[in-house]
Amino acid sequence: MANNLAFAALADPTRREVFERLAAGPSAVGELAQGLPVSRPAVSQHLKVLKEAGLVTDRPDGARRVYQIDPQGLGQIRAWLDRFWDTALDAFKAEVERNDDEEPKAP
Amino acid sequence: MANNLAFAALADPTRREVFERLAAGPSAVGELAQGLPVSRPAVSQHLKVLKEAGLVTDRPDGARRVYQIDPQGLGQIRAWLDRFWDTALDAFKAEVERNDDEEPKAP
DNA sequence: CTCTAATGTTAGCGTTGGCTTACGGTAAGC
DNA sequence: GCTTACCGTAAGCCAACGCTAACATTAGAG
Repeated sequence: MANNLAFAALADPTRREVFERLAAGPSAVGELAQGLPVSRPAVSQHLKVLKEAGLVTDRPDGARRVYQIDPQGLGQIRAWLDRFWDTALDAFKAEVERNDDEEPKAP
Repeated sequence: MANNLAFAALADPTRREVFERLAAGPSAVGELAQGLPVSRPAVSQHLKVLKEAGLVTDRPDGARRVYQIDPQGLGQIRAWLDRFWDTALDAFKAEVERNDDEEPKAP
């Protein structure tokens, strides 16, 4: 459902980099852009996407604007992944066992 | 690192749909394309991307070609997520507590 | 009130990405 | 050998994306 936005947001390397830096602690736009190879408006746009995906939250701090991690978005991806981890692994193991039965070390 | 490919692969909705169908069990290209709103070559290209991302494996079966889930790719994403889950959540909680200290229900 | 710093927003450009159509290749059946 | 079924690949089209540059906006210092 909405995890669509979260996955799409985390697909871009630059955006993941921004997200990883925010994971270390809250930060403003200028601070983030200073350590990245892209311009400040680019970081602002990335933050907008991350915000719409429920991955970050923003809060005004004077003339600045501080962004920080929002666990909600990560939770959605984690839920999707956990729901799959079992079924996918079961199907995988079942297939491996099925092949072991069909090819039981024929001499 | 390589989880870049996995995230990019899972970003596309159609590709996630293909992946989810494969999670239910192995399948061939034609079978997958039959239940999807895109053509068969499109599914083939999606499977190529999923394969390069370490999310699926293919195995020839006569004239057909059967694809199935490869837990490796999911494991990479899961590892990335788990590594973040703690730090991100810690930073988030620390910030929440810090705000609680600064705004302790001032009358 | 003016000036400055920090940010969001828009327009435009170049690139990437997904899709279809058409083609080439391989495995089984007649 | 010929035909049929199934699949991968190449070429091309069009929408979406990421980026920069320029402008608009707001908050605080003087």
